[in-house]
Amino acid sequence: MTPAQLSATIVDALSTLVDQGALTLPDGVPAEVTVERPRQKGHGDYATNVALQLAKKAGTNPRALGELLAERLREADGVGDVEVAGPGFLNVTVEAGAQGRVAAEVVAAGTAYGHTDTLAGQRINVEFISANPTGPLHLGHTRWAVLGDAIGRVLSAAGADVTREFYINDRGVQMTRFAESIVAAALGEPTPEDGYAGGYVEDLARAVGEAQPGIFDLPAEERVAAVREVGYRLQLKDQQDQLESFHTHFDVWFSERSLHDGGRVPQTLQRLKDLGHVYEQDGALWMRTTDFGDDKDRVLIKSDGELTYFASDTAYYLDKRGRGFDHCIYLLGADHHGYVGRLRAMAACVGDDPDRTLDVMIGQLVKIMRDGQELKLSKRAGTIVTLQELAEEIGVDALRYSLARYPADSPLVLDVAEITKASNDNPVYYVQYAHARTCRMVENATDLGMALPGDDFDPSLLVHERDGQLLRALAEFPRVVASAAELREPHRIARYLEDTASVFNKWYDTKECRMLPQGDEPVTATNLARLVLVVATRTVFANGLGLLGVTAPERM
RNA sequence: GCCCCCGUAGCUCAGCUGGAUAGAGCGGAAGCCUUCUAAGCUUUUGGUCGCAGGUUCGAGUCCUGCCGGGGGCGCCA
Repeated sequence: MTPAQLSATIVDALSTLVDQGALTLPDGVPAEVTVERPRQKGHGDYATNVALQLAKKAGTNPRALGELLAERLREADGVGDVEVAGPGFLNVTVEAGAQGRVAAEVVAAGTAYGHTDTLAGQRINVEFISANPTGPLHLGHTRWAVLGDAIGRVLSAAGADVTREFYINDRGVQMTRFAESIVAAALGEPTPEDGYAGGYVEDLARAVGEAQPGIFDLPAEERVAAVREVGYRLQLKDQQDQLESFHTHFDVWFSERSLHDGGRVPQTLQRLKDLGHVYEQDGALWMRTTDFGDDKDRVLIKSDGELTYFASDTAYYLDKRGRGFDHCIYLLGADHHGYVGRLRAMAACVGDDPDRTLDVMIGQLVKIMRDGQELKLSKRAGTIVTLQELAEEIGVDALRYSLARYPADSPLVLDVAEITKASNDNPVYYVQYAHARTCRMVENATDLGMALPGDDFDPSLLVHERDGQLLRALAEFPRVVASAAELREPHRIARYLEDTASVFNKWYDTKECRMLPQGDEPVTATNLARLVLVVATRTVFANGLGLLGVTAPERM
């Protein structure tokens, strides 16, 4: 019995009571009720606070309602015992057979276990990283890479139709500064003011020269334009390669330039004018975002005739909506939080309800420490900590996992020594090791000729307390995934996996729960039932790690 | 000055969107390998949930104010 099934059982019991006239609920019977795993031993396998929540509406007190409901629930299929406790909690014990059946359900679902349809029908665009193509990806981008990718995976698992998108800021003065910096490096001149410094610029200068010999001998203006294009392609390719090897895949690489090539920006401006949210002042064109809660109005066309970044943003948003996305998620760093207000106001200006179509996530910054010293990441000073360096030193799995296990809005301090440790100190290896352990156990079972039972699987043989704990942990997985998707919080998956790995390891160390027969003992039905449990556990570890983009090794 | 985020064990952080006696890992202390992977398990140490009010059956969680830390407030990109 899963929490969802128990919830449905309780709803049925409430309906029965209402039908019998034993209970009156003015607002009707709730569609589902909260079922929790009690923290405290002795509070049953599951607990519900439904009596506390409904008592007032039903015109009775929680304990009386609890007793009424408990009586009905005790007769339900799969329910063992029900106790009314404390102010009116119902503590439910599930029958071993009903509990054990979860293992077979997990095995039957396989790679689909944990998937739900809670977000079915939603078309969601997840935009993340969106770095300028003027340098390598660094630590900050790395966090968004992990979170954006994991959010994409989790949303898909919850049934949404997801597109992961990278917006390339390939238009604007920074591209020219980028080109000028490469030229300066090639000619051995100092980095121009507001230019880009660092070893990677020199590497790029060399690569640009190799890609197009003679490029630095062109006349100055022509040279900058040519270097800009070659440097851009090389740098973008570098970012793309880095992300692919970091297991972060994008469905769409969207060029800001392409937005302008298609004439969509003037169309956007015209649409805004038609909607009456645009005005001219001091020679510039403004969007009246203050109509929708922004602090101040925003410029779309500067008085020198140049379009602002915000104009592109607006056109880009409309492009996404035009491509059929009903929900646009943006992952931005805390240093961009000032954009939230204007993005929301902009969506409202084009006639959308930002509460429905926009979801701007602000992630806090990451610090990384080595030997008690913070590794600084200043592009200007040329001391950037790149994604590539981090992935090489820490390992893709450990780096991804270490960043995925914290919520985006929590400021983060990572210690290189701690997350590179290949031991149980490191949660990623703890979970991976537990997975590898299940794999080895299944191999051993196969070697002994044990076959996964089908119809002859007897779930009621999984009666040990540890069996129950593990089964209940496995039964949690789908709702962990669903809440991770709904809240856009993939760290919940990681925390869940750590808890479940701990439960599994304790189960494994329990002598009474051995899966394999000892010595020459024959294989019993209990051994086979535990094999189902192990395969189910392996399935959950593999699926969960997959949602975080972390591999699930079979041996360690 | 205004806006956003954070404040929980010595350290790094969870806390299931208001539930029962606040948790995990690391660090410190002590144990457990002749049989499924010891990258594991067991025991132990450790708290004014920043402070003060409020909301209610019930607050780490919600509201208000204050204190402390980080970030942001361009016709930059």
